[in-house]
Amino acid sequence: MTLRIGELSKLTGVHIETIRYYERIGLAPEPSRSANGYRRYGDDSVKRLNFVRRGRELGFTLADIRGLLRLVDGGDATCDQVRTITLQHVEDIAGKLADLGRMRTVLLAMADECEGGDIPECPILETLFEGGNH
Amino acid sequence: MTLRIGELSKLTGVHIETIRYYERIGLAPEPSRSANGYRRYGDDSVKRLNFVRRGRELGFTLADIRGLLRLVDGGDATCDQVRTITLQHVEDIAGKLADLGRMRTVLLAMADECEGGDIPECPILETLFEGGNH
DNA sequence: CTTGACCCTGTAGGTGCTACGGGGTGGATA
DNA sequence: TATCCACCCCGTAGCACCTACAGGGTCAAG
Repeated sequence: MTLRIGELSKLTGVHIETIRYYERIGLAPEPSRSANGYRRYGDDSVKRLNFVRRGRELGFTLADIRGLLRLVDGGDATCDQVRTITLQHVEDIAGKLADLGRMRTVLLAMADECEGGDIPECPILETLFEGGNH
Repeated sequence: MTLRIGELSKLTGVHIETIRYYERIGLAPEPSRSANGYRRYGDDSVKRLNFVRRGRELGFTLADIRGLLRLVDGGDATCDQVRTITLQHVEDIAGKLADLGRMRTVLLAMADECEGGDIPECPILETLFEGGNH
């Protein structure tokens, strides 16, 4: 079973340009070509690309994913290594969650002080101008 | 009171390169220059740059901040407009919080299935390869 | 024979900086 | 006076992760 890039794209939900981009940066291997120069992909490409897509959906960086794929390809992937990468990523996410939560709190507090009328003196702007130091 | 770029940087916590970058993209007005070509800033610059920095810390995009500054500069900023921008931004943040929360849940569930031993068959990798469709 | 869907390549743009290279300025020190 | 240093200038390229062209080829159907 061989696929052209558009079919691979539809099967995986990854845009054609993104597939070519992954190839360019060496994240996906260069596929074989048919006589007219079109890329030809097999089942393994679907699997690999789905792996990349799911990794991205879970917020892994392309570098993370590259590392995971190397582990898989090297055949020496141990649960421990994969788990470590995953848990590190969970920590990064926890940090972002905390940051965003703080932002939301501050923003809501600012919006709360603001009755939203037609007046030009806005407490939100004042907070931004005068508010907390770095 | 006039400041050089390094002093402005220290007062606001914004890197010198970033200040020049803001100037280049038209977010900060072009300052006057002293005889040797150095940029000279006044109090208003400190205020404005602090505004930008606080906006960034709260996750506003530079485009948002540009919009807010235009409202301020035009003198026709109403509370309502500012509040709308702010609440829109809160919604964006809520979306990101939800996304990250989902990621974390999935990642922790995966890590949980993995005992982390030395074995090569890793449930995390299997989930990434076989897991949910798009 | 033309239309249309698909494919190719290469490059530029977007976001928000950061880093680097190569050079000038101005005051203190040896 | 030489030289050192902190500071300033400018312009460009790089980072992550794509997306969007521009300008062209291929192939089957109508």
